[in-house]
Amino acid sequence: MDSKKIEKISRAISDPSRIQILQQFRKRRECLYCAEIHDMLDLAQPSISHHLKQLVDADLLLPEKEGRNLKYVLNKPVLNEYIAFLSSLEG
Amino acid sequence: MDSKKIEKISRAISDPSRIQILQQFRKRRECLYCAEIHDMLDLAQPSISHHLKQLVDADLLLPEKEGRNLKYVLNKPVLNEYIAFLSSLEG
DNA sequence: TTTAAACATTCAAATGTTTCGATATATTAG
DNA sequence: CTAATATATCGAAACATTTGAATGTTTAAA
Repeated sequence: MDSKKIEKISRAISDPSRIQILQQFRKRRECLYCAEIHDMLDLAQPSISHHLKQLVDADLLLPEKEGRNLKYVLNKPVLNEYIAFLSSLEG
Repeated sequence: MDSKKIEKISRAISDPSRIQILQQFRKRRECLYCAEIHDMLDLAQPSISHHLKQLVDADLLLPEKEGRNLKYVLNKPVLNEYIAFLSSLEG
């Protein structure tokens, strides 16, 4: 994983709302629906759309269309690559 | 590790110069001198000072004064806590 | 086919970040 | 003590991010 991607992933995680979204994957290991995120974050819809875009663009979340709804799953391989990069710093 | 700290660490890592600084700890497992960072980053001295402050404030680097020089060591326990948080997302 | 629901995009305001010149502080050398 | 070196702080310019109102798009229901 190159520096540019490390930067993008880190930036994606560096926001309270986006951390809150990611934390949902601890409790529920299934997918997360856009509407559920709207319920749990006290933000306007365009803001939530923006935050989800950051996470998807960083490749941390994979979007799946389901009719007119959208659900997200955690991209574990990418998360693991990011973790591997961090571990590699320790020598 | 609480969300606020996750946010701060992520933000500290979300910059090309700061990633470059952190990557130095892969090659050399010893400490890193401020002057060495100045040599490797094509930035003015106040900018480097700023970036190092971000990393120290996020608790990723521990500063040690040595005369009029300053050296930094990687804060492995904090890095490991951050990694543990990320791992916990995978359920 | 009209209507409504779910999500995305655009735009602008507010706020935060990065960068560097100038300057300040601390430490060491002479 | 004075001069030089290493690092920090301040202030301002440039740039990026966050937020929501308004609006657009897509899909499903009636």
